[in-house]
Amino acid sequence: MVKRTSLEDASCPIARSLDVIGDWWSLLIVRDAMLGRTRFGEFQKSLGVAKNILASRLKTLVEEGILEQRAAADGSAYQDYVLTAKGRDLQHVAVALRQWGERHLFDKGETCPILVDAKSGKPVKQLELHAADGRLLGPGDTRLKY
Amino acid sequence: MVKRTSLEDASCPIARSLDVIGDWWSLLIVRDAMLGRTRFGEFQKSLGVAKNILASRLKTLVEEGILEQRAAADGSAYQDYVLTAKGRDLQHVAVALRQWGERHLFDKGETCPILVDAKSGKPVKQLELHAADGRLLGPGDTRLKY
DNA sequence: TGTGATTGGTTTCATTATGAAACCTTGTGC
DNA sequence: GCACAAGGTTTCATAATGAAACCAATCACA
Repeated sequence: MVKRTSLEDASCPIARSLDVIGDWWSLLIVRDAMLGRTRFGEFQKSLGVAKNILASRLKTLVEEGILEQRAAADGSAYQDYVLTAKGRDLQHVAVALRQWGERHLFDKGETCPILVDAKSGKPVKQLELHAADGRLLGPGDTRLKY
Repeated sequence: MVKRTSLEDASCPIARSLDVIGDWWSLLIVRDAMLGRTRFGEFQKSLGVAKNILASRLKTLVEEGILEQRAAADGSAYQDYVLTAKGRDLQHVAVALRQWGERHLFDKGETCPILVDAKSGKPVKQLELHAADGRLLGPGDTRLKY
C-alpha cells in the first residue's frame, strides 16, 4: 500500500482541506471543541473513540494548528485542548455538514439537536452561496477559473 | 477491530454526514461530479485513485443516493455517474471546505483554482452564517438546542 | 467483419490504519 | 502516604487501502 495517498500538494483547496481534516474523527473532535469540550477525557467519553486513536488525532490537529494545548483553565496540572482561530474558522464546514445531514439523513419525525443563535435561541438560517453582486447561486451556477 | 465504528445512528447530523461522505475520496468524487465529470475513467484519471477503491466508493455513493447511474449521454453503451439532487445539495459543504482551504492552506503567492459565478465570471462571496433576524454569526455565537 | 486498443471494472496480495484492551505514569483527594 | 482518576502508550488482531495483474465487454476502423 506504500502509504495513504497524500493530497497536501494538490492544487485544489478541497483536496488539501480533506488531507488535513478529512478523516473520520478529526471534524468530530473539532465539533466537540466548538461545543466547549477541552479535555482528553471529555472527547473520549463524548465520541466513544479508542484512546490511542484520539491521542493521535489530537496530536495531528495540534500540529496542523487547529487545536492548541494550554494549561487547564481549572487550575489543574492537566492540559486543555482549545480551538485556534484556524480551528474556529471551520465553523462553516461544520454548519454545512450539519445542515446537509439534517436535510437528507433524518427521517420525518426523527429529531436532532438544532443549532441556534445563542442570543435569541432561534435556529440559524441555512447557508447560502451568493455571487459578488448578491445573486443567490445554485449547484449549476458556478465554475472554476484556473 | 471488529468494525470501523459506525456513526449512522448518531443523533448529531454532523456525525451522520461524516458516516456517509466522511472518507478520503467520496467528497473528491462529488467535487469532480460537480465539475461535470461523469465517467469511471474520468474520475480515475483526475483523482489518481486505485480502480478498486474508486469502484467501491462509486458503489456506496450510488447506494446512498448521492450519485446515480444512467445510460451515457454520448450514446455509448457505457454508464454515466451523475449527481442526484441530494448530491448537488452538497454544494455548500464543498464550498465551505474550499474556502477554508484557500484561507489557511495556501501560502501567500501560491495560487489555486477559484470558484466563480458562471454568469459574471467573478469570484463568489464567502459563505456567511446568519441568525433568523439576519445578524451575522461568528464561531462563538451559536449553541445547540436539544 | 475481424482485430487491436479502450473502458470499466474485479481479484490478489502486501502494507497500513484502526480499534479494544491491557498497561503505565503522573496528578489528585484525603 | 495511599488509593483512585486522568491522560496517555503499547500490544495485538482485524479491517481498509493501494498497486498491479487480470478479465470481459465495447469501440474504432481498416
